Amino acid sequence: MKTEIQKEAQDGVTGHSQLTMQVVDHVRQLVANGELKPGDRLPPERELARKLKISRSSLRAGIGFLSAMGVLKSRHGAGTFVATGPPALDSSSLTVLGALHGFLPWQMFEARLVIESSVAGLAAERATGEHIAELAEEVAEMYASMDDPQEYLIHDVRFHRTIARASGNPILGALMETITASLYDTRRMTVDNSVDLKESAEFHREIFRAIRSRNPVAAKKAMEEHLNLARMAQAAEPKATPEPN
Amino acid sequence: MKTEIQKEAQDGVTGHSQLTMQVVDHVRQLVANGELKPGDRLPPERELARKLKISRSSLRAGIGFLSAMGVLKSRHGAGTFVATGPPALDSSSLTVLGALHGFLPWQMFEARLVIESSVAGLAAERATGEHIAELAEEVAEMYASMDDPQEYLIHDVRFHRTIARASGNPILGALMETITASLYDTRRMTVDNSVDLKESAEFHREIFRAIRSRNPVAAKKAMEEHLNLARMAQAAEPKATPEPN
DNA sequence: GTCGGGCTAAGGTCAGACCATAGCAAAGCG
DNA sequence: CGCTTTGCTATGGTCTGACCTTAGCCCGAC
Repeated sequence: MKTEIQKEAQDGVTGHSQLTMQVVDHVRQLVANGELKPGDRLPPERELARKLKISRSSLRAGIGFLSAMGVLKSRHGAGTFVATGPPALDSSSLTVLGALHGFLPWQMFEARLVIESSVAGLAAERATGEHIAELAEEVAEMYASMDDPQEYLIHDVRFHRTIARASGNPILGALMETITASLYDTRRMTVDNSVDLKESAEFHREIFRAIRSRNPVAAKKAMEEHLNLARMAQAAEPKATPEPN
Repeated sequence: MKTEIQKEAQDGVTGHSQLTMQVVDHVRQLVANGELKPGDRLPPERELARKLKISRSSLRAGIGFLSAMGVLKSRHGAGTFVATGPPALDSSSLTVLGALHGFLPWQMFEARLVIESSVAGLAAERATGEHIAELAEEVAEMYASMDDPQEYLIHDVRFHRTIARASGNPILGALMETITASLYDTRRMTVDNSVDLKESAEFHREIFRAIRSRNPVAAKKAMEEHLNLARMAQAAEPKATPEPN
């Protein structure tokens, strides 16, 4: 006889059907065995369904699940592909959750700040020489492309992703990706103009120096200042909020 | 002409079909309008599909998406329900992502430590009197149920969730829930025995006192120590896999 | 050589049937 | 009367097969 208080805990059931999980498991195996790498295309649905001895609809349920968490991406007419880039949940995940539970922009920023500053601190402790070289390169590229916001943005993103990799914790990296993706989703990029790229580059350089000198506290603090500045710059940008409800 | 480097960024497409998103939007509206609250049951699939003028399969795709991120839970034969409790992604999300990208247990713990200690710090700054009273209650209950691990565990979870609420940042709370759920998924509960509940209660009391006295640094540090202890206790537990069914 | 049409493959949607489970209600038994 | 058992019904889960829509390619016409 089960205890009665477990309603808050769980019934032991994940909530997803067996077949869906069978698909998930199969894909997981394919990836684990190296038969499927990021960017690769899955077999066609009809074929894969036949191989797994399940109907196409059930297969699609599994594919939908994996798409929802950003592992797969389907392109109509072309095929279904394994997601590239760093691991992350689907960009709409947090957006939808936010819409349902009323997440506020400042909370998103705070979450990003918490995670990314910790990640910077870890990176300062664990970055390899290779990581540091990469960071140096990206900083240099930033300085070199201060007149091209689009190009600058690319190196900005790469800089942050490299730090995530250097932190040695892919989970925190995934969470970071998810949050930033959701932020991009809500407010379109922050580099359009209005931001002083030179100042931004200086901040990145400071973060880089802290990581290179293995100073976690300084790295964390520098990242916090950088993101706080970015937050304020964006908050001061009035032209992008059509609905101030 | 699009730049060529954007393959890493995104194609502007979320990757999910229109109809799926229509369902998501509809449910979002229902929740936003208060017509649907956590714990409520959705209309039957057949009926809802008719109302939305889409086929049942398409509706199910949307429901599957929302289930994947923990917003809905379907129970065979009973119905589909809005998830209760704090917002969180589906427990299997991180588990699957982890299986695909090779997340390690210590990385999970580290992520939890980073987030939850920050959350504790925020809670120390923002907790209301009500929150503090709730925390006091849970701590008391912990001391009162040190001979009943099951009961103890309930108050343990509630304690951490209350801190998350007190932090005023539901996003960090959601991430925390997701990670802890994933940890529970991998290794079954840590309170079975082997853990000194009295010692554990002392740690919780220390965290509580730091929050009550509005000391973010102490709260953060206390939480870090608590989780580090829990991690070591679990790592030293060799008898894992009790039921190899 | 270039442009356009059409063919093929692949994902997206639809319709209807049937299966499996949960929950209740009525019937049957003590 | 109260408990058990049986069976109905509502609801999610799965299957089948058809058709639509899009992407990409090939090939013929100009």
